Amino acid sequence: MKIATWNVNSLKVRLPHVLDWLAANQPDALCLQELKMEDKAFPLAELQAAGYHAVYNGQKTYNGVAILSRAAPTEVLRDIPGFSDEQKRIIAATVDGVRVICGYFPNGQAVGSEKFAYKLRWLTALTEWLREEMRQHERLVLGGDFNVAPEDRDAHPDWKDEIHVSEPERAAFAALLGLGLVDTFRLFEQPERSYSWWDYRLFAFRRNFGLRIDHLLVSPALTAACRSCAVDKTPRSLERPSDHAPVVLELAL
DNA sequence: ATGACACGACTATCGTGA
Repeated sequence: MKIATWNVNSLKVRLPHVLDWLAANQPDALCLQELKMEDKAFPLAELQAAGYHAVYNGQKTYNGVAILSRAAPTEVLRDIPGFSDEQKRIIAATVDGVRVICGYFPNGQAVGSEKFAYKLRWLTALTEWLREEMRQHERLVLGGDFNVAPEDRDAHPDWKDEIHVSEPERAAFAALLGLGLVDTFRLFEQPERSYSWWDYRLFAFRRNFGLRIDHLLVSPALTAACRSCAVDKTPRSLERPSDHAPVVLELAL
């Protein structure tokens, strides 16, 4: 089973890239973030024609998440239960017996800002909900744009800003690991300076000035089944790319 | 020190992203 995550930075603009990538990679499930569209604009027909089911939780201009899958998704859930939030950042569905949770974590803007406080509140709510979700679903994958680079090696040495690498954000990421979730990328040998996002400005991709902030975490019951996890940098070189690259996890399921 | 680039929004600059 192949599960991937990709922040597409507007599904309207990126749909051709997504369709090409699906055809080339044939994932069983793909988590998408930053759709930046309302549900009524979701390109369901095009994705169905490509052989995929889709469930989505969209909003105008900002945020928006979706799960595409070969098999029909069941037990679809939108938003973190009990957490009052206008922003559409979570969708969950069960695919082939695996609970897939797709998240677009808040950016946080600047350490100490109101948006930063929201980011930490959101992370706390997510963690508490996941604790319960993991009780009900032994096989669980949490994929998405976490907007946190968990360790120093996950940020370019010249990344001077505090946001995405601050102690409170990393503590919140560690709390997810504390639930038993495993960062599958680190189960395998990886190239030096592996990142999943590069700024559009200043030739950042060419210079590999990036951050590893897109992750695929699995529950303990799935850890032994992991066969590979890698960043696919290919789409980042296309015309009008997303600033994020897909991350792909292969499971022996 | 600031901005750079991309996207969407009541098309004209601006909020937001990371």
